[in-house]
Amino acid sequence: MNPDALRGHMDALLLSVLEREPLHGYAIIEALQERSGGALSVPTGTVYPALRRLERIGYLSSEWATVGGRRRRTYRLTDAGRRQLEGERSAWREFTTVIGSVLRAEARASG
Amino acid sequence: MNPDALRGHMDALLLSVLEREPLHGYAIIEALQERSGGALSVPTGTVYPALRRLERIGYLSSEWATVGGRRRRTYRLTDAGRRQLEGERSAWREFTTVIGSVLRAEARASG
DNA sequence: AGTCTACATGTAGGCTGTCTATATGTAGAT
DNA sequence: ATCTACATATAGACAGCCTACATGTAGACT
Repeated sequence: MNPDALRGHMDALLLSVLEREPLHGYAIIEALQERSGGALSVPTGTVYPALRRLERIGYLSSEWATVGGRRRRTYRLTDAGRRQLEGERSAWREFTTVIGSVLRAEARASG
Repeated sequence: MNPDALRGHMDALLLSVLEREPLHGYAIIEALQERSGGALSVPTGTVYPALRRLERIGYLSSEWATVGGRRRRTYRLTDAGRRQLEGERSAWREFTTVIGSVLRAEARASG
């Protein structure tokens, strides 16, 4: 998966993965991998800064916990984050429609 | 359309628009707008450098023409460009499948 | 003559988000 | 001791899309 392709879609992925339940960074990375059938291996250097950014702009909140002697920062969707996720989903649909319409133009135009 | 979302997909758009016939930069911008139903307004500062980049790596070739007193640089797909376009199309399908599977995970999981 | 719009190409520099590489530390298995 | 898995974090590189600007022709309108 070309890293550049992820640009601008990372937020949607992270918010989506947090929709059902709060998760900490490491678990988010695993969840992304699972849900994508192994196709998404997002490095920690991408995820942790992105989570902090999303918290800073108010889509996520976080709190520390210690489980099995290890420190975790658990992120949770805020109300604004939930609304943003809806926006991200419709933006995604529009995006795929628009790009798809250009990429498939040739297949349609046969004359 | 969020500019960042286009990242890494610009090449596919440009190659796709040139599949049927050679076009010059300005016409490419118009073609993108038409085919996307008006949703894609790609600025010249994006398109012209991108076309040069694609020519540099061998996916496009170009030649100058003068039409109605105006200079045009007409771009055409090379064989490598045509192969690349096929690759871009399958990468696009994989991309939408992967991201879509993550974004739609919640809708599926109802229990 | 001057102004406006459409046509047409191009570059410099900014912005920003993703990545690589590195650092730090716990826990448990060998 | 060493390895792997778990867990978080930052610095700096990289790259591509964008804004803003520069340049020029053609034709319409005033």
